[in-house]
Amino acid sequence: MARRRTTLKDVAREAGVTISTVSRVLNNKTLTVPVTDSTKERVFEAARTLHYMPNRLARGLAAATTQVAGMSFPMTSPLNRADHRDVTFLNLGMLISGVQNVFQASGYELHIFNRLEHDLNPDAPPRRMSLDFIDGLIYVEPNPKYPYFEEVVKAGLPCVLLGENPMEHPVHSVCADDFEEMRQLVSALIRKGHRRIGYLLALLNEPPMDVLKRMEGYCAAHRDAEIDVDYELIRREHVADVPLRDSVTALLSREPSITALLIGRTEVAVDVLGMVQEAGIRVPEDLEIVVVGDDRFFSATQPSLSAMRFDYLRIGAEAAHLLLNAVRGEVDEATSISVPWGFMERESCRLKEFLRTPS
Amino acid sequence: MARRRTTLKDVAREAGVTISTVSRVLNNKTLTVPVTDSTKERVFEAARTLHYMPNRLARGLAAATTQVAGMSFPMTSPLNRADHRDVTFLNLGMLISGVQNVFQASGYELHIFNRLEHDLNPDAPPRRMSLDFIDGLIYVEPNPKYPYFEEVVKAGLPCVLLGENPMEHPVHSVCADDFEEMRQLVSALIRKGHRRIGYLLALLNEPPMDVLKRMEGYCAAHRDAEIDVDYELIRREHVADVPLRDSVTALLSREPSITALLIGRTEVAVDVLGMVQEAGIRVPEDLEIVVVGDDRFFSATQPSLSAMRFDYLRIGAEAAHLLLNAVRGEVDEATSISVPWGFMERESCRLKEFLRTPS
DNA sequence: CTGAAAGCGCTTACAG
DNA sequence: CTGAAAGCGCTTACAG
Repeated sequence: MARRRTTLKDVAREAGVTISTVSRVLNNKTLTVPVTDSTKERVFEAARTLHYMPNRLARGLAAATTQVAGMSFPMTSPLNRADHRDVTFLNLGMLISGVQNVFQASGYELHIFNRLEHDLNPDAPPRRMSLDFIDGLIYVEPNPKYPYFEEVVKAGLPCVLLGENPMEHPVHSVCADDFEEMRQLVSALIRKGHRRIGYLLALLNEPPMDVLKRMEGYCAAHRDAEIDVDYELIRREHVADVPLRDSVTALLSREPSITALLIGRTEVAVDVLGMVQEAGIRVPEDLEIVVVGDDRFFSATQPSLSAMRFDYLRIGAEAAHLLLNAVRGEVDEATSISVPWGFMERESCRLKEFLRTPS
Repeated sequence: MARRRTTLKDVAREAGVTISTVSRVLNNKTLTVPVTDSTKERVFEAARTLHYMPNRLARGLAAATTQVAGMSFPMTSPLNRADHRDVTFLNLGMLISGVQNVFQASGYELHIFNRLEHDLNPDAPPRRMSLDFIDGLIYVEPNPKYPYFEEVVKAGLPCVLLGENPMEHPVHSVCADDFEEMRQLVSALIRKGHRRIGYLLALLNEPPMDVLKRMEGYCAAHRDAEIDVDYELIRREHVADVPLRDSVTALLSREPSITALLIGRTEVAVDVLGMVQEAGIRVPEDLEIVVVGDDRFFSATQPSLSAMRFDYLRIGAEAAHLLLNAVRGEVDEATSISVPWGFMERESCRLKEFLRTPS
């Protein structure tokens, strides 16, 4: 039943050589340290018949590398509510695929960690993952205040942050250049002829950096075209005491009327579309709509909603490459990579020909 | 920068004792092997000032246990489409929470593995996770034909399967008793007075076991109440050449009319509700609807949809407990645990008072 | 080309 | 109560 697992020693005995030799041929060190073809054969043969699988713990301990990389993000909400993190989940598959494709090609294995929320019990010591099992970590952290990541970085583990870096500490990171991307988007709308572009901001309690950057991009595009920004067109959605409907109504009643609308949060896009149409405004004839952030339901609305999509597959791949380089020590300073948005052209706004193709 | 990590040896030197002693007090072996309070203090003190963290690789190698358990399921689709696995994703958070709550209480760490699809390249050797890093594995596998799990079980690693066991090999498993649960549900409908209960089956290419069991449960409930089953009321949804609409139409036009409808697949529930209402049938006045499987959108439909919910939080917890017992060798034979469904009562069907409360 | 040996950082009987 | 020592299963200079 629980028969002892075959070790290097077993293989060595079977092949009539030393474990040093077995280790060498099984690890392809045979390039730097030459080995006779015949012994190589014997070793492979022995390993095969004995179903040898190296013990990764021992290997990791001796070689100081596990060939495993980690990826951490919150998969569960503090209240165990299934829908809490759905926004994250929706694109998680793409992100993981992007990462794993790269890792697999490099012989790396991916372990995923659920970063626990401690909101329920802030006094509890933060659960930590054992960093010994991994050579590096990709860290996805929507909450910039979460303290654990900084510890990980300081511990000297190669890390790549997905998103804006909220820390003092320099660290590799991959994210979109929200300023530039929004500027491009708004510029394209202006090139198409729009002069009155409403912008429904996704401001919750505190404005996160990326939203501020987008807002600046919105303004920069106007400045580029020498159009004065009407700040009344930038409406904060979901302010404490202002319901969404009021924000939308205010935006729609502003004169001269807006001809284009940017919706900054995917979750409210369908609702907003409904409110617009209830107000007797035709989309896209009277008003073109672009959502900043894509959702699988946007192709099913009436009309379907055009959206800026974050290319999670590519983001994941870039992060994985960056991490692998960091693990190999091939990159010294903290680098940050910017992945452009993609435009999902649907019925609510045709814009492709006005967008500059990325260089 | 890359300063050497502090090891047991460092702590021992600092505390003026041997590494044996340090190991003992830090691992609370002090119950079986007594240690003076004063040396205990010195050791703790030294460990604290040196920020000692045990190397888990070394510990794992020496102790033959890593205090880490794994959980594996497909998070990515073969085509990297974000929406492919959304059904899984939707409840993943609950499942993970259930597992992790239990693990955490036992000092176990959870590593999550994305089981890769090999549909894209079936010739590629299956990517395998290194079993050396984990003491046990919870395996979630929607595809009963996937061969890898059997290897894992044979390798002697303690395993718990989430779902039906498709293998010959006996293995611990946690799932719902689909036969009994469906029987209870239909019995409740019958107790409420329904005699004509439509059942839209979720049959894709091949009928999976759980759907067959549910169908038997449906029939058993009728038998219990001495009602003849009208097999025309059991419609296969989404058969190759029969569109959903036709199945629904056929179901609704069957005489005498159905007064209750079971929808077997969450994905089509909203569509079916729409078709029913287009046909001029009022829900729930003319027709009560229950979906087998819950979805976060069901509370937003008009009327909101009642549903049987799989209790993923509890399923996860049961699986974790079972795995922990298996790791400890406290459970010998393959046990399978059945977790009951829960009823989410909403507007489309009031049924709570007719359901037997679980004993 | 191959082997003997030290070492990775721990745990755990076994002595004392 | 504490220590010396063997061992977990590997890797990797260092000899030969």
